[in-house]
Amino acid sequence: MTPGTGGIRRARPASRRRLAQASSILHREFYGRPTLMVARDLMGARLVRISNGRRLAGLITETEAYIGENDLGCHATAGRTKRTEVMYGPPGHAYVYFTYGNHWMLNVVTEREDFPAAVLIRAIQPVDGVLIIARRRNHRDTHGPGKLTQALGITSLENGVDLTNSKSNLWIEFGWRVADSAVTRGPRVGLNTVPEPWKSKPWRFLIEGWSLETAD
DNA sequence: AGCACGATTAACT
DNA sequence: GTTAATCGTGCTC
Repeated sequence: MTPGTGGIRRARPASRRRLAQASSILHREFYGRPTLMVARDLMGARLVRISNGRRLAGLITETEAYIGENDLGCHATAGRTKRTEVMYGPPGHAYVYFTYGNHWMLNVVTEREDFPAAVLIRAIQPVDGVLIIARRRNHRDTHGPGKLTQALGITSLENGVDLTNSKSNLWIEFGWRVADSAVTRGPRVGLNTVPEPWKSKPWRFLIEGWSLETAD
């Protein structure tokens, strides 16, 4: 902006520090635990995305656990491939994959290195940048794994990024503590051709009162 | 090199 | 309730 033009002053980009409440970013130790525990504890956590210098965030309201090569619903049942490689890496990284020819899915890698497991983030409730999110979603909701990635602008570019610091423009912070009485469990969604017992494992978690339109 | 399918969504009837 | 959209991945040939 040249002086004296009387133009509109563009807001100074917010500092990284302001965008990230640094102390509240979930550490690698949070992710390096049993996957079901991580999936449960992500209820109410804040998923944060920096997009064009703007902070977008939503409270996580629904997750699913995918645990190891023996879990026939988990991509890692195919073994260590180019696609599943991230799941074999250290916890706290993003595993992003594409499905149905249209949609990106965001997972967080859990457990110890070399044990392939992850938690699929299935729904968020927007809390920061809600106008931007609403516009990206054409004013439709963000309850659905493909919907929230669209809302936050998450694609294969985010596959493998470290979620435990603010450098990647994608991370998760402590959010609301959700009581056990408010957490519902059920079978995972969309595993139509997956055999039992994996198909019916109650490894889906959701906050009661949210995402109910997709509850079983 | 070709093929079947999918951790889904939106727009239909 | 039904279905098209749309393409990366892993498997088969």
